[in-house]
Amino acid sequence: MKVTIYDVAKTAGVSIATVSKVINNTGKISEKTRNKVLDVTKKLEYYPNVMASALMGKKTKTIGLIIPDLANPFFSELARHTENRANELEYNLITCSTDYLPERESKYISLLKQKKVDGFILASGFEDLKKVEDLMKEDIPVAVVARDFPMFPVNAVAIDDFMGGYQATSYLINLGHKNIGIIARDVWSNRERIRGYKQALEDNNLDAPNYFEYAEETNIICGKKIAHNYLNNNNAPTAIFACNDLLTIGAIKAAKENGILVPEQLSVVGFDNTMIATITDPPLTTIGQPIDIMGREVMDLMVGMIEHNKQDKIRITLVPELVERNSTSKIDLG
Amino acid sequence: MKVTIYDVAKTAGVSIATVSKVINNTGKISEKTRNKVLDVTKKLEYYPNVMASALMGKKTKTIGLIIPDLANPFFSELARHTENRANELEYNLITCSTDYLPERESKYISLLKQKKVDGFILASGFEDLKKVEDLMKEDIPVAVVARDFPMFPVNAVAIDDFMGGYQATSYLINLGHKNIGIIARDVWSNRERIRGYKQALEDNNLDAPNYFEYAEETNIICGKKIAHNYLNNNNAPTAIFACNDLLTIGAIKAAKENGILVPEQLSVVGFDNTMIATITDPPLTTIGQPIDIMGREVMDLMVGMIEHNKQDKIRITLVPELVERNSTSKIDLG
DNA sequence: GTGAAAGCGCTAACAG
DNA sequence: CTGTTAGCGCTTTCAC
Repeated sequence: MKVTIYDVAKTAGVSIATVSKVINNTGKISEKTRNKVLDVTKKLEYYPNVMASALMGKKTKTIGLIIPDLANPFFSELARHTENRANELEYNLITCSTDYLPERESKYISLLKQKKVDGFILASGFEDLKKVEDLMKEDIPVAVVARDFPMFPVNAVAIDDFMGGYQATSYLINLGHKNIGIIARDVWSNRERIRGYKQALEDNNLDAPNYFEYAEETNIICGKKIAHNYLNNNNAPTAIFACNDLLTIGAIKAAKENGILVPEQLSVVGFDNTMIATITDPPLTTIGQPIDIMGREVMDLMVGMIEHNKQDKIRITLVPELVERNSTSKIDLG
Repeated sequence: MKVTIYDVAKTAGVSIATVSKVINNTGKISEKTRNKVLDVTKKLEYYPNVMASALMGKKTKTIGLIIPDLANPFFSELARHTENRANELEYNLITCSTDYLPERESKYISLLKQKKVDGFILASGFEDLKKVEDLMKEDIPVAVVARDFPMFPVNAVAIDDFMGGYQATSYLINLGHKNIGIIARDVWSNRERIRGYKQALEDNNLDAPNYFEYAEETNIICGKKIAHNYLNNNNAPTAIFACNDLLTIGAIKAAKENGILVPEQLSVVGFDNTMIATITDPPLTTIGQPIDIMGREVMDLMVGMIEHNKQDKIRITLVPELVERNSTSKIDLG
């Protein structure tokens, strides 16, 4: 049957308190007894019951990761890198996809609170910051990643989305484009990228096209739909900046369906630089996010709060980087 | 502070035993007290402590999902669909990526056992079935998905990989190809697909090429490397069947680097039909796995074992389906 | 129908 | 240094 601390204590000829102490490296124990206990521990294949110690207020070594959609490569890569770091630090992740639905966000948070996760890493784009504040009021460690910085102090890691938008647009402008469309979703990060886009346009005395619409969802279909609208406009753009790689692919598909060549007749720049950016036709010029670093940093922040009770909050802003591939070209002056 | 069962009992004017009974719908409780307790429960926002009830042998409503790599679209899609069903059934998933490393598999399993997960869903391709047997001996529910059926009874859902390999190869043969290479990894599912491939070849009195090598890893790089080797052979294939979409993309990249046109000069068929199969150039003709059904079915199997203590094991074999896109063509007789 | 009491496996004072 | 003991929050007999 399940071997408990009592079994270990008995066969080692000590009390359970002693066993507990050597397991947790607390109190003073003589080398002799420590070794004896450790031996028995091995021999009996004793593994402490996490539930029992959690009941006593100890950590569960489990963290909740709330993201919008695990099937989106950006988030699956982020989850993977976060998990990697978690594993190094002896933590496990309960990963939950919300589909950007506030109900699911709330449900998951309250569920995981019951399960006594040690903290939450929030990547979901939900705008309802009250949930985050509530968590913090309850003294539950929270860190946000790949999203906006709330108005109140919370550990966070994200990239400079404004800068990313600025980079993408400037790059297109330098290529000679003057009519640049943008495809984005109505979430914070995308709105920042739009800001960057507009700033770059303004800095170059260019106007944004008179058409614009938000994508309903973050997927290829929506990207395609919107690109179609733009392309069928009588003032069609020569370049499109799409705020993530999935949307970008949709734009390319739309171009193909209209017999428009990418990059010869239409330049397209994406955002994220996930694996899929390398496999499309043409491969995507895109703004790269350091997903691996983001995952690692946010995990480290989390563990800092949990294990070292770090109270001072910090924000880590990573810098995006333009990755040149073949979906963009100088404007065709023909 | 944290509201416990005692708080509810006190303000409802009943004993904790009564509260416990109404929460769990056990024993006989009068409508009156039941409603009173339920009211207080709402009012106080009482959420039972999962740890405490787990300590008493109740379920944790948490399942371990062990997969090779969350960043591989096949697995992230599988994880997503599994999670979706889990959510419907009020379960959470702790997802762990093993990178096909036996050490990590063992580590995760023992970690999650300590955390008292209610069961394990195993998708990792690890060959060490002893771990699975051990789990079952300890009466921990186990279900395997997207991998081989072990020699002992265990709940499982998978597709007919042999059939998939047969389909892919037959399709190529019907297109007129006689020299068909195969790219695969040395894991069970891939070996089955190879069997199907060989059978189809044999049934059509065709020989497999004299070259063959396993891919070291499941990624684009490895697929490309091997395709290069095949293509530079003096008996180069006119078609390649690659055992997953990532490998397939590698093959296409290799062809491009050799100036070989796909599908005109080289037909390529993949396996999985993940999202990426639709975005490559050309879009992939590939053997589709019903990933959504697999995720749902394995979750249902799992919950059947946990909640209804179903002892009889079943195997669900799903049928793959060829999805035609543009990476294949009739052999060029020119 | 309802409640008192005995744990589940472990940690944390507090004695010794 | 080591052991005794009192819980953590909940479930479950077993009386009443």
